[in-house]
Amino acid sequence: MSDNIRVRFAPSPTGPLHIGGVRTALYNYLLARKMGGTFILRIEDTDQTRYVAGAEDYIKEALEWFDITPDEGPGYGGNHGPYRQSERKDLYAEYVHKMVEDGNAYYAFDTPEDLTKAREEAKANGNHSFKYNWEIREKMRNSVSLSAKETKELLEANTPYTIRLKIPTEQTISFNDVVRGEVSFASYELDDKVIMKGDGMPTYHLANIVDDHLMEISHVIRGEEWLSSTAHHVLMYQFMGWEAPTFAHLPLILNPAGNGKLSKRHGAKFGFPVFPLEWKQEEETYRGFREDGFDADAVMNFLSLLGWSSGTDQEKFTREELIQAFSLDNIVKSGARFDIDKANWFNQQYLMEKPGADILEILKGRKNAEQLSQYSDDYLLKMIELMRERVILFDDFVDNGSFLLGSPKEYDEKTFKKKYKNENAVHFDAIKSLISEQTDFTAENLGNQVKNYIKSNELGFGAIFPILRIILSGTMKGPDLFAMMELIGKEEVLIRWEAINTLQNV
RNA sequence: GCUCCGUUCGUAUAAUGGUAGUACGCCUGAUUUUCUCUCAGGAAACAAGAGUUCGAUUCUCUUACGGAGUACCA
Repeated sequence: MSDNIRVRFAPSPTGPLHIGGVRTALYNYLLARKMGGTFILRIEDTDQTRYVAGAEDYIKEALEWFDITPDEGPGYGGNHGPYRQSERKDLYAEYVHKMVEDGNAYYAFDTPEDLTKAREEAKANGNHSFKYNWEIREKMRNSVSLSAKETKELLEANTPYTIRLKIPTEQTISFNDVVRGEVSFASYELDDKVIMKGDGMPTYHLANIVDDHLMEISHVIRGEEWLSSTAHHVLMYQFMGWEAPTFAHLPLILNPAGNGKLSKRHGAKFGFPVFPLEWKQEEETYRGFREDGFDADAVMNFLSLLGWSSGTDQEKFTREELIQAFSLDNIVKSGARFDIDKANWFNQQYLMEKPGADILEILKGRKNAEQLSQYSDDYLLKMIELMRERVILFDDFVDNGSFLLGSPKEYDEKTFKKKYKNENAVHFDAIKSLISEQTDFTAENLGNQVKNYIKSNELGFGAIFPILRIILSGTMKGPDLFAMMELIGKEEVLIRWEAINTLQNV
């Protein structure tokens, strides 16, 4: 095998890129980076009836969000193009015809109606699995069952046809999958797959092997749903006399219940995104990790561990660490369930460590941007430091810290009632005066002053602090009391102090 | 139905021919004025059976269960 590592991510632009697809792309990217190879994006758009506008752009935007931008691909350059299969249409004919000439493929003139009928007949006879294969080949209308003369006439009359692979009757087809070891299929179990459609476009199977060969792909890393058809692909490599790439079939990402592939349906059902970016069409909108407030690096780290492990106890990986640690050998065989709790935890961890300036920049591009624009960067950076250990998602900075961007909208009246004692009214007035006198308005000084007051008046912290917290933030959750005071400033503290009077009367 | 693949705490996973670690989640405690974060501790798993072996979670087989594929879709 060539030691020039070239891998490809080959999605079909039929809709938004699924998070499982992102993981496939990620593993391809990681192997390429680790081995000093090339990461290629190829758009598999041979089915023109399933083309969805915007899907290709979505795919690229998603990869770029994760910063796993392809080295080659449509719009990315590279000298193995074009990288859209629809633009390679003419390339495939040569190879199909070679297979036909060699007797490894044949013309099939069956109409879709003929096939439907054949399937129904088989079903009526109790045969659940109609297969267009060696058993039935002779009974259908194709260049195997028909004479050369008949075939020629049909072709000359422009009769619509497909080209099917002629699977040998008795041959064991086996290949070595990096993840699963040796996998083998008996050829008589395989069907004569269509490799060239009636519209002259190749099917996935043909386009896939031709392009992988022409693009000099060394490793095919794809989802397990392709394992079954790999035998067909291996056979085609044999027919063409080409060396097959190394295969690695990734375990599927399962829904949280574990009974099936994760799908867009599950996102709605379990209440989390299954797509990297939001996808909006006329009638459907799907949530995205980005819009939900996830950090791209956190999601990437989370995804990397869904079906792969470094073999060590390490969980948090920087991109560089991931590249260094990654190996096809450590890919897990069994399907992995999607666990949003773990994703949340990763995000929380990443947000705690992310530079404040980076967070601020992202926040300025999100839903609360306008509210933030009323404050200085200096102020917002301090707010971020106060909130960062208390958030999971980006928007939590503002959603959970709104009291740092204006007076509380509502108050925890229940706790106020429980903690407020009339006999302490005099002390709250005194503490207010004390605070208003301070010129050194730092958390440290304010804390010292108030604590000294409480001690010298033999009061409990529990009688005072909860009340101050509620009038300042409205809630019992939040950052250090005096750090909050320092941030919002003396004037604002004194304004909010008024709540102490209104809350008493609720 | 048929073919292929899989099966370690609830979840993600590690290791090992001599009974199992880590992380998330959960519970308890410490810290904190509170919520977090952090720290300490705890409960929790080798699908079942047979075989090989002194001994199997680890190797083999069978069963069960789960998943994928089974289109002129990818």
